[in-house]
Amino acid sequence: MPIVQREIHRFQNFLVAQGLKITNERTALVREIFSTHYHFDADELLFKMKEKSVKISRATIYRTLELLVRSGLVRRVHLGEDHYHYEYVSGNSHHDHLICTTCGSVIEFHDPSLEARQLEICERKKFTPTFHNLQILGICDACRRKGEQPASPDRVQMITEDAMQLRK
Amino acid sequence: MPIVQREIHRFQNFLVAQGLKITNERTALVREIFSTHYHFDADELLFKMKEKSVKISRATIYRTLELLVRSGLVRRVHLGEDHYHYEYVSGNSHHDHLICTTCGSVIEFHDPSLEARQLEICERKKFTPTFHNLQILGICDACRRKGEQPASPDRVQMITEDAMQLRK
DNA sequence: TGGCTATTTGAGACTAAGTCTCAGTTGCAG
DNA sequence: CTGCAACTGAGACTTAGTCTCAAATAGCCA
Ligand SMILES: [Mn+2]
Ligand SMILES: [Mn+2]
Ligand SMILES: [Zn+2]
Ligand SMILES: [Zn+2]
Repeated sequence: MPIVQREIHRFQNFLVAQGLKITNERTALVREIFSTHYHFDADELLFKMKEKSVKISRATIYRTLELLVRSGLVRRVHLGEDHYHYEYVSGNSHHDHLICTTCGSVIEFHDPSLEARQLEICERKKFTPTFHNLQILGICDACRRKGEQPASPDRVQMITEDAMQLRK
Repeated sequence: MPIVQREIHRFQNFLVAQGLKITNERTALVREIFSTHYHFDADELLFKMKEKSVKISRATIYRTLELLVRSGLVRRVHLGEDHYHYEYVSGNSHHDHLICTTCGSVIEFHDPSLEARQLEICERKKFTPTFHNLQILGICDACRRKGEQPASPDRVQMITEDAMQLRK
């Protein structure tokens, strides 16, 4: 069975287990999300569905994203912009993000020793962590070679948004 | 000279250096910010100034906060809520945050070996970091003793907001 | 000590992202 | 099939923040 189908099934199992219904809208959305899996935001999703002439309202997009997050199949993340992004997380693999403030590109990484160190800090502070959120902003290799200079932190947000616009 | 006065001077130097003006509104705001220094948001600041019957508009609050961030005296941070928080950073001391999803309390920490590990990761990915943002969400010691259970990640945002409301 | 002018301010319109409401529709258990 | 709880879409609403523009003011210069 192709991966997309399997993940759709997982989501449907979740729905049934919660006493929720399997609707055409939900299935169309998760098919889209699981097939293109990368970082996206609600507006992009709305737009893509419109492109494919699948009629789905903004309210349903947001409501389904919430369900997907609850089901554990999708994660909601900050990527240095003023709105949330979402990402399909196959097999629970946690990772954090390097975000280029010039071109908007996102590099994923997972570093067990970084995670371990975080746990040590929590232990020292008698804090029981549930999850965390780490973004490192800066300049990617490609942009650095092109001679881009690091932005000062205050300008980063603005620039990142410009970069994201450009990518579209 | 008291610390507050010295920091006010620093900000005023910044203004003059940038060809900007030292106004009553700006001085009143930075006095407030530098004297109570902890995490706050724009609305809290607006409210505090109203309490003290210092008339300052929302626009000016946001505009002055932007200047403070540009000057390096104040940092804008995410604390797991849907809006920004700000904090007065005396002497450039970088730190990250542990945030209790039950009571909303914030624990600051600085860990050189964690920072070093982040730099190693960037190096490996040929990424030139400018700054980063790390929040660890979970349960603080006090709340854990009271028998609070960790929230599932999806509920954390909502709960954190409730906790923040309660604190006010 | 004014006067001049670029900068700043405040009121409120506007925007972006997301939530909520409610009337009409649909999935699905019995 | 039928009934009804769950769901959807349209659009009103909210929140956080930005923008506009006319009136006010800081501070340079005579
Ligand atoms: Mn990712
Ligand atoms: Mn802090
Ligand atoms: Zn780049
Ligand atoms: Zn707590």
